[in-house]
Amino acid sequence: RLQQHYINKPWWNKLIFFGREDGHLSKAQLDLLERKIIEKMKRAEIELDNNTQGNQSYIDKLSQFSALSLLSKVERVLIDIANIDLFASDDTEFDRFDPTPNNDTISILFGRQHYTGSSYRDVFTKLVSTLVLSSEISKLTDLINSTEPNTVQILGTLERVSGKGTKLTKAIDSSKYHVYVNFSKDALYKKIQILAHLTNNKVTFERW
DNA sequence: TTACTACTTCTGATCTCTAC
DNA sequence: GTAGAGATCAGAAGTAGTAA
Repeated sequence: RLQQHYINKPWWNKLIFFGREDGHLSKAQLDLLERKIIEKMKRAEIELDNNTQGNQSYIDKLSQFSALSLLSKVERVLIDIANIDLFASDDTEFDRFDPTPNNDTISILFGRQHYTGSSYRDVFTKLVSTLVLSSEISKLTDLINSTEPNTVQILGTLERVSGKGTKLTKAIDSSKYHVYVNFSKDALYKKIQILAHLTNNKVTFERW
């Protein structure tokens, strides 16, 4: 499939793939998963290059449960670990993945994307990382310093360490940037509002 | 394998400094 | 005096090493 897409679909540059470690994923299960993902994408009003509905292969109930369980795990890992919500506009689906939210977690809704973390700084870091790695970074030029970040220009290309050796910044994976994170809860709240303003996004502090 | 200790890192709060 | 920026600190949490 990748070879076909490499030749026929020149527009893509990233992919997400998953499978089972033991390799036990039947044709019927693959067809079911493809069909479910297509359905979810369409419900989320995401434009698809693929015009098919997916194959209607017969699948027994046990295999169906196994496949859907795998899909649920994949989506959860994407959201919790990689911070990627494939069906961001489908709030119902998002809620189903996390029916018992942990009161210890912090979460915000930024635009159509949920960000959760174990701390205020964690959520802030995830949000900034996502923006930096997206086209939204072009809207954040006022926040970028060519050297070390500071409390105003929170993004920079160098790590910042205090005189006593305290790290005041965090490196953003897969980018050249470091983000200043040594803020109080209130300061983080305000910085997120600034990010929302600059990127024309609405932000809701769900568990803050 | 478990328990313990020491060390490092992370987090949230607070203090100091500066500009207005 | 006040607000915001910059810096520091204490406690919590996590990790690594070691002995039993």
